[in-house]
Amino acid sequence: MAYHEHSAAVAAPLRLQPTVGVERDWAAAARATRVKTHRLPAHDVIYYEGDAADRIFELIEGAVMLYKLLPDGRRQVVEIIGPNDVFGMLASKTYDCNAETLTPVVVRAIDRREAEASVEMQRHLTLCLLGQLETMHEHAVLLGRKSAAERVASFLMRFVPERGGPDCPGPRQGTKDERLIMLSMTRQEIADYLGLTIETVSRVISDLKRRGLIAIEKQDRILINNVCGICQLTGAQ
Amino acid sequence: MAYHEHSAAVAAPLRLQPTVGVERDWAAAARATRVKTHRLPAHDVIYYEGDAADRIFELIEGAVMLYKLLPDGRRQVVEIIGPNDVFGMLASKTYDCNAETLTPVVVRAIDRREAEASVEMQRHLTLCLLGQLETMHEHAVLLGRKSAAERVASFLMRFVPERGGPDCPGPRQGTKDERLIMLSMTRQEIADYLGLTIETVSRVISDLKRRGLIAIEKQDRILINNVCGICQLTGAQ
DNA sequence: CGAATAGTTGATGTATCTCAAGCAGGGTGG
DNA sequence: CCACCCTGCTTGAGATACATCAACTATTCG
Repeated sequence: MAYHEHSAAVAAPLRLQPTVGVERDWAAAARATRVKTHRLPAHDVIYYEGDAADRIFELIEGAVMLYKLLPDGRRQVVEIIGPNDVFGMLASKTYDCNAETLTPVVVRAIDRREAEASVEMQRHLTLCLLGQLETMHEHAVLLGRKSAAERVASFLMRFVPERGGPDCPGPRQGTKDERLIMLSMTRQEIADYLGLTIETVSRVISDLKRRGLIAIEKQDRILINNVCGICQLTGAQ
Repeated sequence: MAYHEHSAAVAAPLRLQPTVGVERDWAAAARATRVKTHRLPAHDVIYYEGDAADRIFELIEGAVMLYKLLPDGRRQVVEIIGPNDVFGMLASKTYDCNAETLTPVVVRAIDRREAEASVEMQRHLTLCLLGQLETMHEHAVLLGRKSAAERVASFLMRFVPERGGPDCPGPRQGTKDERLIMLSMTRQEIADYLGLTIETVSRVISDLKRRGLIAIEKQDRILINNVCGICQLTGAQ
């Protein structure tokens, strides 16, 4: 059973936004093939593990999580997909994960055969895959070797992509080094992404709050008071 | 400092083995571009994290591990590369991992620019990447959600690829369900791959031996007496 | 307003880590 | 050829980070 038809709902009119660089070719290629743009609400299943993988998806807007389940119900969120990322590409015939929206999203669904036929699309897909593989490497380090506090700190830093990298500009002089972020994930989803329990995630967040490093504005709206401080807790610095 | 020149040593004569399917095109493409085949001994560094990623590698024979280090020395082996796999492809300019041989290997080094220019090569690379991403998803489940015993059992099952999958044929009737495998990794490397300590890996292996599920022939030569039994300990069944 | 859902906090348990000692195999040199 | 050393592995005892279980609180939404 691929795709929740009741929620896939209104296939929104194909509205291609302006793009740049290699994106331009991709968009052109997309236009030429059988592409459908969909709007989905939050917490909606896009596909299940084991479904026939006959379509690939490009996320235009919002966030999607990919997760796997063990037979006894343990869950691991393996990837969090953001705008311009592609998901649902497989070497095999069926999806290897479940895909579920975290927020309301706009996705483009592309027929697999057509995507495979287009050279431009291949190039775009490969680029996406390379980024994802790199992210997975980083995530393996987190899951295999980091403490609970380091995992949560690393998770928070995901939302401040311009900081923490090798070319981190550091805090701007004269400004408070703060940043408001929207998690758009429940504690359970965060826990399943970080390989922790909901209670441990909660405790770490409470601790960061107590230490004044963050403030909780509204459960999943978090104000990082000190980006550098959080960054130093990731274990990577 | 890319590549240990002292060990890259003799660039062996380019010997292309017979290939099938899409592989054929790839081999032809490889022949046409600047490709160099190298033989390296076991435990040799191919590249370091941060090196300029100007070449990609195809493993012809042997095994390679990719690993990342945290500043305090914690290590995570993020991928184990086998024959026909490609590694060292990046979206960015530098390698994101260290690459080290586990066994003596034969690798083909391809100039990155040329690989990017060839459509056939792109197709091959994409296929490899898809497989690797799927493997990483599986590994994330292992690292995030499995117990030490389940991790070691899953690791052992890696060496019996025809079993444990969705189309597992089960044990052959009338034969003992056993299998001799070569780990070609030290306990430390296994531990760093599974996100455990060397002692925990050792204890789990000892326990499997005590329960008669495996026999240790020679440290890294393990006889699985009961493949089905090990498979049931992976947590995935 | 009240039920339902999501998140927090505390007390306790346990799987795995850490530290420490002993053991085994493989290679070297006397 | 055998003793010795070196390295990698195993085993034990104790510590600890995180999980589990359970109660309570906050938020959301009808």
